[in-house]
Amino acid sequence: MARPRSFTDSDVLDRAMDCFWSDGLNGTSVRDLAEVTGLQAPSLYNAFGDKRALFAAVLERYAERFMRERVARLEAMDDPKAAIIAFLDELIERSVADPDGRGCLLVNSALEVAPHDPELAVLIGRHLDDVRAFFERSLTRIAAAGLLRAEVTPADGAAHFLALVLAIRVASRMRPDRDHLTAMMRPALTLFASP
Amino acid sequence: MARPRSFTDSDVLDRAMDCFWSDGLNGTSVRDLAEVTGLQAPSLYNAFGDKRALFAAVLERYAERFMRERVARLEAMDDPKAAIIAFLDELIERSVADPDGRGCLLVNSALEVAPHDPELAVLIGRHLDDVRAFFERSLTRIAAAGLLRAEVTPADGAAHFLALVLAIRVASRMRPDRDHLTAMMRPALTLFASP
DNA sequence: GGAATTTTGTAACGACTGTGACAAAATCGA
DNA sequence: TCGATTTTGTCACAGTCGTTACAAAATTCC
Repeated sequence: MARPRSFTDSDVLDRAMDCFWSDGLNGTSVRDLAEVTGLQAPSLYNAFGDKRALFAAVLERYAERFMRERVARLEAMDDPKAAIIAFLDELIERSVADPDGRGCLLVNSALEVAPHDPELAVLIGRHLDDVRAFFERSLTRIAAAGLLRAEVTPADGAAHFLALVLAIRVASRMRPDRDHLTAMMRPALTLFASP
Repeated sequence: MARPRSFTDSDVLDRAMDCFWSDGLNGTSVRDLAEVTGLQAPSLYNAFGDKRALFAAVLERYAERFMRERVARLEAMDDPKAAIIAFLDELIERSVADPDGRGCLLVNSALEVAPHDPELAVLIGRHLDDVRAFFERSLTRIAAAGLLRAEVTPADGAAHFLALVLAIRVASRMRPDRDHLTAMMRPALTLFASP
């Protein structure tokens, strides 16, 4: 019927993700995207719309690959307390292992684009709230087992752990020091009651 | 000897701060700066060097006006625990009162420019470490009074509270909700031992 | 008042930005 | 093989970017 495309959407999104991830939305030009994807600008516009729409698609794919996957994998664990700790440990390991200090695309975008783009802000906020909800579900199970300190509600604890996620991602972009990142997180472990 | 300047450095820095604060380094053009300061580009270049140098000067002034001032004022309090709590409360109040959701210039810059500019990264990191040091001094005094939980060292607690500062500033840029920001902070109060 | 010196305003440079017009190329069904 | 349809590559648009050359204006010292 017509000429088929020479590329796969997911491949293009993954390549574009690299650019947006390290340089942000405004720091990445359409020509950068064309170079890294091997496509020309008109092909990108034909397939995804404009640059912002491509960015939104990349955000969605990022959340799927790096957030929902992790949440699903860790929530399948038997021990919700171990799941929370594993989440943060994994975050720190990723942060110190990232040579270019790219941090988290969602957190980066929360600062760069969310204040000037309410629509993308909602998108980003929803993905981050998924993480918060994971913490809340886990903490509810922990509280039910009597392993959460009584002064702390699961909702407050979840907001607190999400805050640590944001902070670790910010701090790691400036100084990816494992000791520092671990120290940030360590006091939060006292929220768990001794058995 | 020569023609005098028609402006004061500090005035120009304050005006430029507004731009960099809400739009970032890359989001602010030299023409924006010229418009908001009432100067022409050559005057800015003559007085401060290039755009990046002006940005660095603005960072320094911001740290002086909004960080060191607050640290000095709160550290003069008698009660170090109240000082820490007041710091966070003040942060939240500023965040929810900020209509444009500009957050903190230092935190914004930590994500935007630090990864691509090691020199500015050191500058920003130093200012943020001043805040961490304030927390550590306060927590040391609190620990000496026996009001810090034994499992937490002042160094860890300081990193933890700095993390909350970063997180509150990030979260507030996306959703300046007082309840949410307060919930993030509340569990950290359990680090203080009951008297 | 004249000379020296610094700050101004005007204008422009080359490079880059996101986006779209347009025609050539490639594939499918007939 | 032909026509229909979509993708592709080339090119260019109008605008903005950071920066600077250059000359006019303004001030102080002599």
